[in-house]
Amino acid sequence: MGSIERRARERNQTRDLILTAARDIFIKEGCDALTMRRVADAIEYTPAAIYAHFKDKLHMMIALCDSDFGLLRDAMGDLDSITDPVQRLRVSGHAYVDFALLHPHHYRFMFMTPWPEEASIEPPPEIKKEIKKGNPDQDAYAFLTLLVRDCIAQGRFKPEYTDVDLVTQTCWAAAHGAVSLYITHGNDPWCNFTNPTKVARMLINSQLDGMLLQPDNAGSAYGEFA
Amino acid sequence: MGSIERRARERNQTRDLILTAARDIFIKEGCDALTMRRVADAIEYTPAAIYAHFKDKLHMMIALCDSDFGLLRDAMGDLDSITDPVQRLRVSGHAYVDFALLHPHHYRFMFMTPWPEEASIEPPPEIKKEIKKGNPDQDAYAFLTLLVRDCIAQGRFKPEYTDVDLVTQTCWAAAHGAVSLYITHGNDPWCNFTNPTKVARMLINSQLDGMLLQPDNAGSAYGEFA
DNA sequence: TAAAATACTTAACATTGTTCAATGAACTTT
DNA sequence: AAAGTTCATTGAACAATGTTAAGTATTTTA
Repeated sequence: MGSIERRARERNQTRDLILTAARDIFIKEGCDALTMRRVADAIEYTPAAIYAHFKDKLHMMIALCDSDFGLLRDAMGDLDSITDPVQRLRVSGHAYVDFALLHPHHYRFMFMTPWPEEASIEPPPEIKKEIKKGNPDQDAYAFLTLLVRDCIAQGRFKPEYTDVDLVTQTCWAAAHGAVSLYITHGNDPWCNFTNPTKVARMLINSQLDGMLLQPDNAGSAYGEFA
Repeated sequence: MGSIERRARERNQTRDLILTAARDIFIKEGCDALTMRRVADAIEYTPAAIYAHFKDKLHMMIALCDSDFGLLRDAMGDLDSITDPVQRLRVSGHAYVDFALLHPHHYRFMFMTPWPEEASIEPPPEIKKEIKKGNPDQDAYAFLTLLVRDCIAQGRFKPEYTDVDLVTQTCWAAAHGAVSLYITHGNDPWCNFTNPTKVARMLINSQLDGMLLQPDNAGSAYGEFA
């Protein structure tokens, strides 16, 4: 009677096998190198076998990044020790950037590639509890919204910057801009894009300073330009 | 003897024919819809015929965007009337954003897609003079550098913001961030990304304000939040 | 008029994602 | 224990992609 559970366990094992092989290729060689046949070869299966575990190549990749993006939440999670909401916003931006630069392929796929409408993530029920609720990017957006809301609620921003959605998107765009620019153009010879972290921190800090009602000098205090 | 010239002219005519058909598909349906066979069908040629005019699909697309991106330079060109360097920088950023949002597919291909190393643009000599010198993105970068250099030279920025390359990349990242975020996530249901222009102007203005030694209130004066 | 160059076509090849009938092993039922 | 069922996996194909090599007219040159 317990055999049905064992079957499910085995099923998840090969599912993870697929995912691990795919992740390996993805991280080492990027999105283009990740083909169904290469994944199948790596685990000594047939390409068609993958379709018993994932509807699509797209959904395979979503499952891949989805599990890895728990790390983004973790990276942005230990902000509770920071009481000042502006500083929380600042540091969360920096954490976001650090994460993106650490996992450029993931970031490209998750935040720089358009997905079809139907690509909502619905993991198989067996492992549903392992996965954070909702899309990671959606969650990140909601999380950022809370931070921004706090800053506005405490009257830290100039009156031009009191639309929560607008400010949230602006903050996100700041972090995203530096990161994505580096990911696509970091190796172009004509712009010496030496230090993306520096650029990102500079952008986040200057933008935040520009929104503040009264400057707090926290950007330089935290030594982001080191 | 003049026939050689006529041949060259005819050759360029079909080259333009290809480019026009490709542009049509590209603008209307985006990058994925642009296949060699569809272009060939549109002009009632065979797919292979295109390879007599372009080395590659990639180079066909580069030729396409390259000619269209003269418009970006034009859009950023009439800034000479603005004497204040900070205001020039601000307005050029806005112009950049407007252009990108007007040609999202072009922008995606030019600034959000990584190209292989060898993809330097070398147009056929016949029409070389028609084309602006250098890569358009490279040119835009150089142009932006000049604007930033002016601001720094006139002592308008805080001491943290005096590295020309760094500040240039930061400014570029600000404009790019808002634009690219909207292009990939503008239609995602979970973030109500209603007005990308507003977000972009907000980001550019706040970031610029944050860098300024003394605020000039020009952002709101120009009515960017309307 | 013969030779050469040019523009294009025909027909294929390799690589991609994807599907579907068949297989065979493990499990359930009788 | 035998028969039936489920299910993970395979084998073989299909369609669409970019690309290429050989062939075919047509036009230009000698």
